[in-house]
Amino acid sequence: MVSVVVPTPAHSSLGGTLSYVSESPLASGQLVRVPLGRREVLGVVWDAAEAPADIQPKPIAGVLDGLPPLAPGWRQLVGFAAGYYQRSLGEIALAALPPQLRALDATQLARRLKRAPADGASAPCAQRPALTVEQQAALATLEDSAGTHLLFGVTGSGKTEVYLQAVERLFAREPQAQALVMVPEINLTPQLAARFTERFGEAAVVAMNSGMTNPQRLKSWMAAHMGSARIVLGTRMAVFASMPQLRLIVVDEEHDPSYKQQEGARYSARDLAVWRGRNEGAAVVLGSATPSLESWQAADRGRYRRLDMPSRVGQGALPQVRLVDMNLQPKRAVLSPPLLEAIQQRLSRGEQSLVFLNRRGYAPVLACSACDWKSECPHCSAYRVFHKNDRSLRCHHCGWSERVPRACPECGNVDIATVGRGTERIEEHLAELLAGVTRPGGAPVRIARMDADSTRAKGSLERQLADMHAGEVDVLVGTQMVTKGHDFRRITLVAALNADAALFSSDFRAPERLFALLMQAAGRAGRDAAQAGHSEMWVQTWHPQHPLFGALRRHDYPAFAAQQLKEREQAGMPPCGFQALLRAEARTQEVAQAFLSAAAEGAQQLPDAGQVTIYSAVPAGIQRVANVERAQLLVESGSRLALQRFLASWQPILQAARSKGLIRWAVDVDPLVI
DNA sequence: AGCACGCCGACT
DNA sequence: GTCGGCGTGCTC
Repeated sequence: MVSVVVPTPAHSSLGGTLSYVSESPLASGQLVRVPLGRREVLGVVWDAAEAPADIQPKPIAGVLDGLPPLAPGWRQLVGFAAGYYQRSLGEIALAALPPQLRALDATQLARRLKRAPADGASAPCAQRPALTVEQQAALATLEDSAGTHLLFGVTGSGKTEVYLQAVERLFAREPQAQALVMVPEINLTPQLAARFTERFGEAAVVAMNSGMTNPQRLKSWMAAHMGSARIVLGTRMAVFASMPQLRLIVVDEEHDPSYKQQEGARYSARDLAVWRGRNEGAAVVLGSATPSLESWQAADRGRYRRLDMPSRVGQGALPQVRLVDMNLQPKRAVLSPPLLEAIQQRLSRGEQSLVFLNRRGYAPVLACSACDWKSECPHCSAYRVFHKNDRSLRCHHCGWSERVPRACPECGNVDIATVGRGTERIEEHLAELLAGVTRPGGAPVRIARMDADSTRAKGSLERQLADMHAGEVDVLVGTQMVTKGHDFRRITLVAALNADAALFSSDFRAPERLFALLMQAAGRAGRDAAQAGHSEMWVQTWHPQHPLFGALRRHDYPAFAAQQLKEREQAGMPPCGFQALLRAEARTQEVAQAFLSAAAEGAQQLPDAGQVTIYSAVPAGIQRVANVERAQLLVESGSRLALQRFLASWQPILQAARSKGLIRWAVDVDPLVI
């Protein structure tokens, strides 16, 4: 008799393992096929177990015996993640396996195994750049200390080279070792993969991200599982990769919110990476120029070791930060005269500028001047965004799209106008302002836009990046997409247009995100040492005296973090307190809130209720999406352990509180968006 | 989650 | 008369 983990949903009564009969003894971690209801599913043998008295166990249907069992470390990671994030074992375990493994029969598997590539250990010897003193120091510390490290390095300080050489030194010490390297976004994988394959060879590196096809995912997974892939490079899902010889985990841009899964099992891949590293004795490197306050505090308290790299490689200085006080600019100016002047200066020198603004589309709202009609989405509590290039009104939450009406749908007034501006409109506006300006050679100035809309078509992101690198673009307008990772050599000016919203947001993490975003954007400028001296980061703001900008101007993340941590401590907010959010979706707001209230009511009798604060049910930030009403309830505690115990004991009450009209509910542990 | 069973409206 | 809508219930 064995207990098997099967793909059961989070909140059914089958949260744990199921018992099956097996003729031959099976090792923990073996992959098996088992009957479940009327279908046959893939499962993972967990341990030897007795079946409950009232159950007649069925026999195992098949064993994928060509595959080595999943290692104890992997099973422990899955077990921890399921417990910590309040999900079923099966959901986590099966989501961590490639989907095609389910479809594979014995002969196909055998063929795959035979075809498995040879060991990719022999690396081609690419030349390595000379290391800075700071890089050498970081590598030396990494080499002789295990545990978690926070690599605090400004953009351009050469963090990637540290990752590469840390892996190299590891492989030199341990010929069988494997390394896991994570990046926040799929867009950033190709360029990092290029650097790793150049250094370690094609066969040594595999990718893992959601953009891959099922056969590709299976191939990568197998290579990592069999140990032939020495390096796994991927997005958050890669934290669950089966890597029997894992010795080093790198989490690049560890502060990035993308590491937190925002649907289904809401895990933080960064936090799981730290747990996994500790559990399996692998060193962990968290890299960032603006670490999360969680990691910064952990380093302050000595739980992580901090490795500082404050200088840019070469002579490159960080760009000078210029604040434009919008109170002193002409009324309704979108691009202030001094900023426009600065951009024109770049143009005359043949340098590139980058203008960023976190709003795609032409204008966020369309409104009638005669009545109070606005372009609300019929299915969401949000405005539809006006996209000029295809004359559509599109909801960015549910996707609902319509042609722009000629006249106001309410009163027939033809005078309907855009309110606010997005990237499309800024691009158009810049084109007007710079219409008479030419490049040094006399050719007209070229303005381009890069956002989720302009890069939707396959290959267009790559094409746009290539144009940018080739110097064909003079001014690039984009969303935060343009601020991440790209190494544009000829940018000497970066401008942020709408920074202010985050300063007074009700989201206590908004300043942290804004600071990281602006620092990251600033890092795009002056990457070429020859031009770094006159590179600038421009911020247009109505609140130039805000302390956040003071710290930004000095590039002083530590001061900013200290100030933020003080505020968090006073308010008992993370990382000085712990949170979980119970989210509910229902046909009506009343049903969603009634579920949450019943859950809160039932929680009062739990033993740990005294150690947590349970708030009232409130509508979610965006109350309605695609005609589904959303509500949430916050739970806080000063103790992570107490919160964990509370959440675990809350589950049966949550199951029982389900009611008619409730579509789904989920617990979000350590939520990023409240 | 699947996949069944089960009971009420518009179609070949 | 059936096809199919999704409500409810079960899976070792």
